[in-house]
Amino acid sequence: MNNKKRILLVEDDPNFGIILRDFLKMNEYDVILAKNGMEGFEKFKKFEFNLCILDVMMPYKDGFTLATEIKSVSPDIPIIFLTAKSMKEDVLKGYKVGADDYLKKPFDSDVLLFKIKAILKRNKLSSVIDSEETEFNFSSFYFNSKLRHLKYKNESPVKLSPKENMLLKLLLIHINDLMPRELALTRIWHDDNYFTSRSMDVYIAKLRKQLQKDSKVSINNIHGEGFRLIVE
Amino acid sequence: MNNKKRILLVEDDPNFGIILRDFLKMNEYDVILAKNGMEGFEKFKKFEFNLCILDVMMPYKDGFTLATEIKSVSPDIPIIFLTAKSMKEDVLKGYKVGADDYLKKPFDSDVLLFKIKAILKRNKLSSVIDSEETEFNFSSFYFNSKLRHLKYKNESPVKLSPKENMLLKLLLIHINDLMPRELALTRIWHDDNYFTSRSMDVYIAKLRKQLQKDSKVSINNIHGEGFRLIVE
DNA sequence: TTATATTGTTAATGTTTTATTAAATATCAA
DNA sequence: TTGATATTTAATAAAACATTAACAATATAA
Repeated sequence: MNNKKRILLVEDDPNFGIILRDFLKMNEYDVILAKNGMEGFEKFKKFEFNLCILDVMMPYKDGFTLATEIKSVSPDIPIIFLTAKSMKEDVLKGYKVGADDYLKKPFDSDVLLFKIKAILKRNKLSSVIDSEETEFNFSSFYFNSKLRHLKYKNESPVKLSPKENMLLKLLLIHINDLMPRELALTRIWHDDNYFTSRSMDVYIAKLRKQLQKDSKVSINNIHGEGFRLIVE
Repeated sequence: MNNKKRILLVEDDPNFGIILRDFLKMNEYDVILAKNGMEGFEKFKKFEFNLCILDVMMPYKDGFTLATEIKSVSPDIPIIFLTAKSMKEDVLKGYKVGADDYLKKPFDSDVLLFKIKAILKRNKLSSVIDSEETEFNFSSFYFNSKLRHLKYKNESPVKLSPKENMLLKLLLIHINDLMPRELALTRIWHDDNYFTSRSMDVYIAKLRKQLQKDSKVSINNIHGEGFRLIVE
């Protein structure tokens, strides 16, 4: 599974933040570092993350406030707090806003790695039973995004690759409406540059090839904006 | 309806053990106290528990050894370790034997309560996919996971090894649906790395060899996701 | 209109994941 | 202990996937 797990790290001490970010990157995580609560929340909304590591003590917006905001958007995202003082109040407050764990600074980096692994593992498993829209019917197609199957009428289902699958799902979520290019790039490719954009175009072509079985279905480009999956 | 959660508490210091037991009882938990590893394991096998709280440092049998035994019987039961020293080795060892959390003595009792609550809440989810189902009929096969027998039509049953058996059972629980690779790795191998993953592939091959007797049955791979036992 | 940026499509290239068999270890009961 | 059984590791091949390159077509702005 090549999909690196994505971590949002919010830490106001730049020295420590960069060290920690690089350490996590060395351990095969994709890390986005934000240097305060404001920036942290912006980045959280822009990209998709599997885990947040938040410093508790930060100017303007502390880690708990940020956690509350984050949980209001994504209630199930796991959060680890970094706390300088291990005061009881802090720990309890952390659990109250939905912390999955907390770590007292200074902490051992291997312990952090284990905690991250344990938490991500748990989350992956519980997501198995999470109900998420996974089946779609449109025109003469039946699409199952969990099995990555696209079925046309009575033909045997065509297997979609993970990227094809995610892209089709995003298009379907926005059916007959604009699916912004940037949305797919940040959600699926977690990056937005010339090459990922070209890659996306390749996948659009692949999907078109599948969908042309049904003349009522098409993917239109909206120049400079994105794509639109049209179903008559 | 008595739906109190049941906790196994293993603590060799009788004073502390009794205090802690009573504190937990006051907070609406059913607690069984054992005063050493031996007794702890006996009681664990005898009753059913939702959570174990184990002292690490105990004579004869330490908490880690006990945890390993317990996990070999019930791989999914959550465990909290109580450790006097918060040494790195201890913490890491704890996570390796599958700890859900650890607490450094002396600890704040409210923090313990929060941890218990958080862990039980998590586990409620994953228990949904547990199954006591022991007999399965699919296509022309009869499978008994308790006896580890797989029978095709009137042929005499084939004996399955423990791993083959668990893997087939997991596949059957998810029949015609995705059985995530990671699910099998964490539930059967309790670890998720390159080698356990290769090992799992070997077992998939073994099961395929058995199941190919029936052309209506097959195990399909969903690249990067897992496997699917398909029965027409 | 013409230059520029964006999109469409196919093919090649490189990487990761899976399949399968065999050999090496480990485990367990006699 | 040994011998049978079970599991892991190794080795290699095949497959699935993603990215990049190359070139064509199209849209937009100046």
